[in-house]
Amino acid sequence: MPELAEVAWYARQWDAGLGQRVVAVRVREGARVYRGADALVLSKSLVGRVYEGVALHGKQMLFCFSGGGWLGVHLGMTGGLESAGPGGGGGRHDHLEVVMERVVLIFRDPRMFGRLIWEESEGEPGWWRELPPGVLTRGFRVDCVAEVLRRRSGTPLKALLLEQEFFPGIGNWMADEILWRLRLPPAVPAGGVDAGSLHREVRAVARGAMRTIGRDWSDPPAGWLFRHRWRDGGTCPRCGAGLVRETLRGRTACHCPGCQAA
DNA sequence: CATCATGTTATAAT
DNA sequence: CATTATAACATGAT
Repeated sequence: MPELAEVAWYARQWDAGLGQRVVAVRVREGARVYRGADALVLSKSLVGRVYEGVALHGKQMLFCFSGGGWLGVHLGMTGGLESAGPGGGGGRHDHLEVVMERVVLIFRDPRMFGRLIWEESEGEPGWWRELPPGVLTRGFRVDCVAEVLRRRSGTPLKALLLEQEFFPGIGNWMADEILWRLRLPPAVPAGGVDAGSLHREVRAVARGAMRTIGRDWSDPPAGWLFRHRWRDGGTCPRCGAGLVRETLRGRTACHCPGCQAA
């Protein structure tokens, strides 16, 4: 389920290994998550390094190890991170297990849409530095949002919100939540949307998710669409109308036909 | 057994 | 070239 806040929560799970040295590494060679990295090189190179910290950017994570070792992690659709006591890991879908001095850091991903990147360099990897401004940073500005809405005026707003190039970290449920707060249907053309409102709601939803899911995996505040959108039969927490689920651009979109009229 | 899934990307079609 | 649709990826949940 990893969107921005879920990613943040997962990253914190590896805090258990902060300051510890890598004793051994187990990798599932050939797993699809290694399509962007050499599993053997990673396993050999990581040993002996100290886990120093993690940086987050949208759905991307960058774990920093001593001596200029950078582990990039994307959780895809079903990826997750956890820490376990010594002897932990070994699960069917545990593709990377980093054995630290006192804990084992685990990356698991049943569907393997996630990916790992390993790079050794003095500074942060180039791909990391080229990421667009995060939606909760000062670089995410109203005029940039306005520019995107203008350039992509014909694109359905829902589809635009899912583009990581413009709204990094926003995923399917957050996009639906933002549209619901704006009282706009998913298919509304981006061109007619007010940039200021969109900018505000994107940040409000991201911040709210970080304060709940990102903090302790608790549900977002009562009254959010989040709690009602997952299955058929849900009702709008604002007006009580039955929620509609339909496919837009290959993804499920859930909206309230009452509040979010065309 | 059939359908669907909180993501991304390659390819085909328009 | 720009945009959109579709399939693919691999597995688990319903």
